[in-house]
Amino acid sequence: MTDAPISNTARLDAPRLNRQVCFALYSASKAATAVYRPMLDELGLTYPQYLVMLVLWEDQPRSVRELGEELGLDSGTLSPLLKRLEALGLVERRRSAEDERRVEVFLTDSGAALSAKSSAIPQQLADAAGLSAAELDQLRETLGRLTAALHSSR
Amino acid sequence: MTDAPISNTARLDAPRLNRQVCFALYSASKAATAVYRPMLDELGLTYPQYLVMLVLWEDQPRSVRELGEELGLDSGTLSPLLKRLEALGLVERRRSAEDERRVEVFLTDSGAALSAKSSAIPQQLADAAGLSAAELDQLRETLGRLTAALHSSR
DNA sequence: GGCAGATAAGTTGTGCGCAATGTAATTGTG
DNA sequence: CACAATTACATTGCGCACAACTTATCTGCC
Repeated sequence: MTDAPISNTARLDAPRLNRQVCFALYSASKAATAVYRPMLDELGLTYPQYLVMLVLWEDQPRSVRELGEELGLDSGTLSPLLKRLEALGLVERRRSAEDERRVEVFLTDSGAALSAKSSAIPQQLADAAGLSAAELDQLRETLGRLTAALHSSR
Repeated sequence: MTDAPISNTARLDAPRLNRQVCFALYSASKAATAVYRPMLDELGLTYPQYLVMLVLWEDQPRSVRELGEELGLDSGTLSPLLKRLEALGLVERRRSAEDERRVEVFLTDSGAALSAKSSAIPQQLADAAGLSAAELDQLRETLGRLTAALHSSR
């Protein structure tokens, strides 16, 4: 397979096609967060803050490092974001006793309760997307492979 | 098909699925710009600046409004971005004579010449994506429909 | 035990991305 | 013609996103 004259990565008009795909990715991502925005406004959250809350709603507490690994964000992004979530009274940060380098992020009662108020959002997004469940599933799968390939290329 | 008990937009575990798709979109978009970054660093450009240059390389001059419509960006983003491109000596901004509200963005010789230095980037991206041309094409098409649906839902 | 290197967070600086606002020019309408 | 509404662009403010750097803690190795 490695000696095929045309590789199985795109060769045919790759520049234009690829440029369109990357721009389509960039546009779709912006469009999705734009649809989230008015819904998240009612919770007082931004989209990245919502992502952090989703992780914490699943399992809690989480260290800053764990949050960063789940979401692909570094401490330069997470530290001020978590400080804002703490100022909103949704989370608490405490130094770990076992490892004083670590900071554990806990949900407050208010933070845990916010989960219920957010429950309608995913369905609203799915409706706005206008794709079938099968298409969404395939899109997710393709994007996953794309992201993995892009990461491994570095 | 429309009278099926399950609508053709996702119903089955829509929350989790949709959340995964939106996060996959967010992650893939970040991964793509991360792959662009070292290549664009050599041109002294960021990804949004590169997008503006791509538009100008196609046709020139363009007003700020036209650039904004092509890229889905407003003047709050474009004004400072164009100011930085101008500081780099890649573009010039001139008030239109016919309509003094408009600002036309022109490529400088240096800005036009940069196109050649960027010619290898799209192929490098296509290689890093690790998807076949057919998959890339289908991804672009699906993302296009998704973006359109998300925009029209507002 | 002591110290070099690794690890975890935080800080700083730059550049988007977007809402809200301001200013100037143009267009539409009576 | 006058003037209200619209349009084009710029500015301000806030929150990511990330590179680079700093500080504190821990681990491995001698």
